[in-house]
Amino acid sequence: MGHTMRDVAKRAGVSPATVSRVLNKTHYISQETEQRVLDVVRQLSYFKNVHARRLATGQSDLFGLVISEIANPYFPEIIRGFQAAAWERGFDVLLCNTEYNPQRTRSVIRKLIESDVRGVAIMTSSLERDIISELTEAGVGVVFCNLGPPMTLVSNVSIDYQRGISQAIELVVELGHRRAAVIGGPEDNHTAITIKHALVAGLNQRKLNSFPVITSNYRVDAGASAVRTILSQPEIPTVIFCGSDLIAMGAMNALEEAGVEVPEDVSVIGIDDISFAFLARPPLTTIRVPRERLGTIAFQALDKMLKLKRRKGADYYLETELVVRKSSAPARQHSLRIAGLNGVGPAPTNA
Amino acid sequence: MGHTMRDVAKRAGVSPATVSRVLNKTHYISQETEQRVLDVVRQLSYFKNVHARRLATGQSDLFGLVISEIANPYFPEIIRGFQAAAWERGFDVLLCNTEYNPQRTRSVIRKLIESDVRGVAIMTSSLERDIISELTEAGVGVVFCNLGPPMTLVSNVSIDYQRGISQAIELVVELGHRRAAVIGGPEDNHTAITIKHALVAGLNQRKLNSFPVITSNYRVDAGASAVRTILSQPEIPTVIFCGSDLIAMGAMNALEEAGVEVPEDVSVIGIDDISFAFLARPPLTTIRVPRERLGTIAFQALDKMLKLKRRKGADYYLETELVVRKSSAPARQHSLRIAGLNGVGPAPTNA
DNA sequence: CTACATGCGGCAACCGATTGCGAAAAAGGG
DNA sequence: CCCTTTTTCGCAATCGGTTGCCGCATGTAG
Repeated sequence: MGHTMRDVAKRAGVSPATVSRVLNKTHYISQETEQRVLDVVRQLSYFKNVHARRLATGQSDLFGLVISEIANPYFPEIIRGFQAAAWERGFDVLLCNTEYNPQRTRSVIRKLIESDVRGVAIMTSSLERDIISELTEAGVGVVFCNLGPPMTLVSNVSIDYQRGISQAIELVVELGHRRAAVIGGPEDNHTAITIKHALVAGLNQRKLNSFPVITSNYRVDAGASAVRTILSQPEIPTVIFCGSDLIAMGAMNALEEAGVEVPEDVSVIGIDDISFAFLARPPLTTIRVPRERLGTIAFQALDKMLKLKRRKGADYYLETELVVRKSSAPARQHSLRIAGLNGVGPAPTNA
Repeated sequence: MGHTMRDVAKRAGVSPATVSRVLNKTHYISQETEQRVLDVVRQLSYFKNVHARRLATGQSDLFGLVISEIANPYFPEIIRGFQAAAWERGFDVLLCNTEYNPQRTRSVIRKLIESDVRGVAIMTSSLERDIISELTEAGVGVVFCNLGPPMTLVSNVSIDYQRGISQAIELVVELGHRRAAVIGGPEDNHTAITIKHALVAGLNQRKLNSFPVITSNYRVDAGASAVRTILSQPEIPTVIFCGSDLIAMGAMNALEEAGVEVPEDVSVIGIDDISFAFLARPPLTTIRVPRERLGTIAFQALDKMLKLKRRKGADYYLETELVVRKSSAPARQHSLRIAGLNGVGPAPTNA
């Protein structure tokens, strides 16, 4: 189909080597020849074959980006940041989703290695340790989010949830809340656990004796069912901290269905600040994590590390901050009677 | 880094050719030899070099998927459908976003060609005609959404908005609405124009004398500003059709801010049924387009077409359907007085 | 026992670009 | 005008698989 470098060379009356050198600017070439080659390239609308290039140089210009699920609104900004940074430097990115499936994660990683990527950013927080070594042994750089310390060929960017969480708790205290509940993310997720710990620690410190933490997954319906569990209990919190905005939105929905008003009856606070958080009704008060920047940093971390002789990984930090919107308000003074709760019925007690 | 096929061959006491044949099952090989080779492959944890493979066979196992913007909730499901279908058949996909920039679109396509993709699905509706030929001339298959008729190497999957729109209009008529407004998508977008035409045609047919169509882009704030324009007019519609769910959500937000209640005062109907439509408050009545299926079909179209001798493209159809939720309700009987509209002030008349 | 089909597997020529080495041409010096 | 230096460019090997063609070995038939 496409023309080859030899075609160009012949038509321009030079050798293939010269064409290569012109295209890569890797050698002294006279102005005149260069122009001639460039003209022919344009005439033939010649594209160089990246696969052949890779084979010859032993370097691909690919990076991998592993996420959980494309439909999860947590990821798009990360992707965008990563991709933008990569493209800017002339690299392409292979996007892979694990669908929360370890099996699939493994095969995805394998595919990435086969593709000879230079590095991969793993933005899912649930993954098994030995996968890393498979990557590093193949010489590809790795960057994680909120995982262990950096080492050779692996960097880490940690999100400091502490700050945002502190701000949120302070806000809640100022608003006079006394009883807080926590709906956390899945237990197999490092980040979710980190957040949960920070949350309960902060809550305890401020004596907001919290209810038992409810664990959920990252789907909206999980937030809803968690809320039903909460409402079925004798005492009801005045504020609910959610492990993600998705959970929070599901929670708000369930709350409304049960006739509980947000924020008048109970405040809801999320984490992430996904793009829909401000479109929620009421607009969601949440802890923003700078996701686009996370993507950018992840790429830069890889790029930088791979340029190093010793390929020593580094650690990067990202701050979070509280974004106050309408889902948080002063605590209700009088105990809440739940209209129509009996209509909803007690939630089934699930383990 | 990784081992080569020759390493495997040597260690297994066979020729590289044999290794290749074992791995590709392309030739009779004795059970015994096959097993021996496979064992060595495992021992060395050998990965075959896809770039070399591509070079030798002249075939990559890549497909391209071009979208506008990863953060736009319209696309994730398409991506998922496409990727799933591709992976199932052992192909990888290169995801590219144009960021609504023609310049960038062009360079993205070029990159795809350079990568030797077998085919690309172009899911953005704004694009210039000559880009297609660039693709087909390079021998890569193309599939569009809602563009021209199929031809050699280019297929098309058209979304039949008609059905969903008819259902929506019927609903609105039954609910007693008389005055409808339309906030359409951007003018440079084929799909947006198609939708707009179908909408006004249907509206006129039912004598829902509609207001002048307002054109917006696909961002939420566009919906909001369009609503302000609508509210600044002497007469106010009882139902607003929006060119996308994003616009609809922006519109609902602006409506609420202006003290207009949805659906009591005005109904709002969107298009797409993005995942957040049902989390909106009120949950959005919208016309669902089967996006995951769109992605799947797009891939299958490519795959099928490329297997054909004549590489003749085909046409595929996808139905839409109305999803009734809470943002639509019976029309208000009495004319609406807008509380605090003066506070909002008349919208600036923009051309 | 010779002749021929069949099963297995090796040889070597690619695929298209890169690059070390060296040569031809142009420029500079004596 | 000859010799050295510099500029400019070509030769050919190489990257790692793939595959057409051929040869050897064993099996089967005449």
